[in-house]
Amino acid sequence: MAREQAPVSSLVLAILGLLSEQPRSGYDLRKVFATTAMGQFSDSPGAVYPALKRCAKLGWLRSETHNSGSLRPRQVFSLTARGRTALAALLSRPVMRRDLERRPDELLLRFAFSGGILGRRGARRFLTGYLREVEASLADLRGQAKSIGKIPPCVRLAMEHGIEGYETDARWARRALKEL
Amino acid sequence: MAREQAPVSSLVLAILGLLSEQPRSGYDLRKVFATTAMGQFSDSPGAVYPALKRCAKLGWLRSETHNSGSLRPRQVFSLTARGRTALAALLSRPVMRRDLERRPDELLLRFAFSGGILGRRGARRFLTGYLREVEASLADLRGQAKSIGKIPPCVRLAMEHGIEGYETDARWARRALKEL
DNA sequence: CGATACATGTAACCGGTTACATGATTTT
DNA sequence: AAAATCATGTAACCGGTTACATGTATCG
Repeated sequence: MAREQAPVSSLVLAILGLLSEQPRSGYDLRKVFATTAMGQFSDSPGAVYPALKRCAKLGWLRSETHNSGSLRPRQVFSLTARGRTALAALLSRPVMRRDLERRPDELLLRFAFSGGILGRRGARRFLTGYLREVEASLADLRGQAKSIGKIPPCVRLAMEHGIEGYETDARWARRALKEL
Repeated sequence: MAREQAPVSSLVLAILGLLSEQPRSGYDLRKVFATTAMGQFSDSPGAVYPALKRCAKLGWLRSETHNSGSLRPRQVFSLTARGRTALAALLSRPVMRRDLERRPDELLLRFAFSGGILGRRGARRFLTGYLREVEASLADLRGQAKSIGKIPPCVRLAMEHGIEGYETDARWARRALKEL
């Protein structure tokens, strides 16, 4: 009786993952997005604060207010039990080809958090799915590269970029599977 | 007196680039997005047809109508001179760090088309800028990886994925520079 | 004749971007 | 005292997603 999973943006996934590590305020989250390797996500208030509100409304987050007398109280958010369940469900989704092509960063984000939420088993399951899709895409790209006849050098180089990127992804996934 | 460049979506860039090669209908474009390595772009009619209309309104595209008597005339679009100029301006934009982090696919798309529109000089200029930003990001990521102390294995592996990806990008760019 | 591919479009929804607004606290 | 940083928020805009709507042409 699995409930349908509402589509969740990468930003929400990042927020849930970060809050699963420790409670943070909206501003804390924005700083993470602005200054760390998670710079792919928006640190703009117009994205972060509404996202936090949506998650709170879904019951995934609770907030604790500091300086409640102040006009600008600081709100610190943390994951609820339901939020943790929702995060686990999001992280457990099978790796789809579409994700690999359209939002590869989100996939790596899922992997980074899956260790803490799903454990080694979950992380390994992710990696096998990831490797499967990478290899499928690689085969596809190689096939296309062969079947196209004469193409301009820049187009050929761009395709080779894609192929080499997937090869690197596959090597990484195999190594990660050995390490875990 | 360079006019300000309106922000242009990746989809529009892809459309302009494809139409610079040959005239195509909206359906043709959708097929390209649905079946080739450009699958990162939306093949949904709700994205493609409005994008074509916007470009036509900007004077970047002209359309030729076949079967004009029919209720469903087929419209074939091609780049106007102004469209080609706009595309050249888009492809000439310097490579920004933000693009590398947020829309790497769009960068490669720009490179793929720059050969035909900007010539070898333009393609080489792109590659040097790309390499510069990749190396900067790489240094940044390595620094972060070092400065963080103990991190969970999955997080470390995810960071290594990023580093190895950039290393591959840099190798590719150096090779491409040699080849061009 | 039914299914599939061809072919174009609209409408509601959603969420990210940009810009603006507000005010407290800390640093120089 | 001014500037920077901390901290939260709103509103307009834009464009992609999804779903729906419509009709033709081709093939088995």
